[in-house]
Parts: sequence; C-alpha cells; structure tokens
Amino acid sequence: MLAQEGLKQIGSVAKQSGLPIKTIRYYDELGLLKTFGRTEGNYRLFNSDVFVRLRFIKRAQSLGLSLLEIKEFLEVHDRGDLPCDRIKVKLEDKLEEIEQQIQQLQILKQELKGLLSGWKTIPEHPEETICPIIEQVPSYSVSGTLTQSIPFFSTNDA
Amino acid sequence: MLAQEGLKQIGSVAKQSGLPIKTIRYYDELGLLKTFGRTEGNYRLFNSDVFVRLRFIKRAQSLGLSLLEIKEFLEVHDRGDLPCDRIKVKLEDKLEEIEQQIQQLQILKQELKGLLSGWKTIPEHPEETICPIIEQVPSYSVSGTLTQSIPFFSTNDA
DNA sequence: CTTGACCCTCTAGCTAACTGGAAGGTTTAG
DNA sequence: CTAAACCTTCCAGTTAGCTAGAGGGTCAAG
Repeated sequence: MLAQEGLKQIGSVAKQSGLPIKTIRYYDELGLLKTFGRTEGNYRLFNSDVFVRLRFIKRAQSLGLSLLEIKEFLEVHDRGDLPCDRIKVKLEDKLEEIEQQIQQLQILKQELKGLLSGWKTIPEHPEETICPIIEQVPSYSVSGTLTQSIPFFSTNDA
Repeated sequence: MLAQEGLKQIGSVAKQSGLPIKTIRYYDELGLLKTFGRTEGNYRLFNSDVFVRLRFIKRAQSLGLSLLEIKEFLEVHDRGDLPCDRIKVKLEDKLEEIEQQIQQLQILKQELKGLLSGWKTIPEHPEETICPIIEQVPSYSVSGTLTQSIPFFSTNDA
C-alpha cells in the first residue's frame, strides 16, 4: 500500500518516463533523484518532481553533460539556487569542446579524403610497409591555424 | 645476452618508439606484433619490423580504426597480401561515420549556441523546473533534412 | 495459502585501450 | 656474492553509463 497520495513506485515512474527501472535505480544510487522515502516494504517512493528531474537529466545529457556534472547542478538546485549561471558556464565550456571536436574531425575527414582520392592498389614494396598509402605522413594545410599534427608516437618515456 | 644480431628487447623498442613498455606488451598479447621469438631467459625479441608495425598501428589508430580492425589488416598482411583494398573499404566507412559525427556535433553546437544567446537568469518558477532555459524543447530547423530530434525519453519498456 | 507481479540489494559484466602493482626470474657490473 | 636494471606473468583497476542475473522480500487477488 502506498504511504501517501500522489506517490509513485519505481515501476510506474519507469512506465511514465520511458526509462528502464534499472536506470532509475542507478540514478538514485548516484544521488541524482532524492526519493521521497520508502514504503514499509522498503519500496522507493517518488513524487511527481521526479519527472522534472528525469527530464532535466536527459536533456542535459543530450547536451553533452555527464551524470556527475548534472549531479552538481541538481545539488545546487536542491540547496535553493537556480543553477542557471553555473550551467551557462559549463555549457560555454562544452561549446568550446564541441567546436574543437568538430575541428579535429574535419582534419581527420580531410586526411581520409586525401588518402582515398589518391588511392591505387600499389604494387611494389613487399615487406617494408604494411599498406603504403595509409602510412603516408599527413601533409595537410587545411584552413587556418592548424599546426598540431596527429601523433605517430607520443613522447612519454615510461 | 641477445640471441642474434639486430634483435631488440622490449625496453629498447619502447625507448625508440616512444611507447610505454606495457603498451607494447599489450599489443603483443592482442596478437598485433609477431615477436621474433624469445631469449633463453624468456625475454621477447623484436626485429626492426616492429617499428613499421607500431607506426602502422599508431597511424591507423589516429585515423579512427580500432585495434581489432587494425589486427585484421595486419593478419591479411601477414598472410601475404597488401591489405590495401580492405583498408580502403574500412576507411570509406570511417569517412561516413565521421561525417555523421560532425553533423551530430553541428546540431549540438547550434542548440547550445541558441540556448546561450537567449540566456537570461530567469527569475520566477521556483519549483517546477531546475533550470528553465536548459529544459526548453529544442526547436531547430538547422539546415536540411533533420527530422530526428534529441530524445528526452526513449521508447523502451523494460 | 499460493501465485504472480512487483520490489529490494548485491555482484559482476559490458566496451576500449590501456595502466599499475605484486611477485618473481634473468642478466650484468662491481 | 650482491645489487640494480631488466624482464616475465597474472590480476585488478581505470572511465561512463548502464545492464543482467541471483536470491530473496512484499503485496494483492483468488
């Protein structure tokens, strides 16, 4: 029997939200959810806030934030603040990250295109290379300030 | 004492290549390296082919191929073929993958930019949202055939 | 009273590419 | 002979976000 009105067990939260039960339990374990206590039978109880929280989590996740980052925001929120300003800063960082990722991928793409456009099944060199073309050093001057080349060997001695 | 001329122990391979010993051992375990036997003391011996192989591995990795994919190529190579044609197909697939990744990231970027440009530290709504802005449904019509929206809740019942 | 749906915790596994450490064998210089 | 530097295998842990399964408790209906 449910302890109070309007409280839900994990199963119906799962159904309404479309998320697997296991996932909801997992979020709860990580401290993302703040359950509304338990029944006498030790069943988790949620009030309808949980849907707002879940939607927030999923939305933030889809924007590239990790569960731990999201947890921080939720904690700020739970202390009474709107975490908007912090979120803004994070999102600005994310934006920069994403722009860099895109740049890296563009470089890669250019490289791959270059390799593929110059492709021929090269005949000679039986032993000294594995695949001659793929081993070419990239010589791109794509567009702009890209001096950083893709590493062949990193420089750590261990 | 080294069994033969020109053979290297793992330490000097590590030094010359710049890769950690552990990594080289790991590649060997995965079957990427084909050692040149062992000493009486059970030390791995490499001939200088190993540098070609390592360079190939690192290069292919930097092009977005996994170690398992790379292993396939090396096995083809070791059976006597130049694995170029297979590599070509893989690389074409990779190219497509990368283009899709870029597209996804562009969408994300647009979204983030949209959020950040419309940003104000919104005052009201104490409880029904966590951060009002981040919870907006994205309404982008970026450029072209993007019907797929970022999922809030997926559609699996479990 | 029993069945079935629901819930609990706990442990372990998944992917990928390593990395760290324990415990111990080998080789060489002094 | 001993110490240092090198090597070996094996086991476990890292990251992130779950997911699977075992083993068992709770609850309402028939």
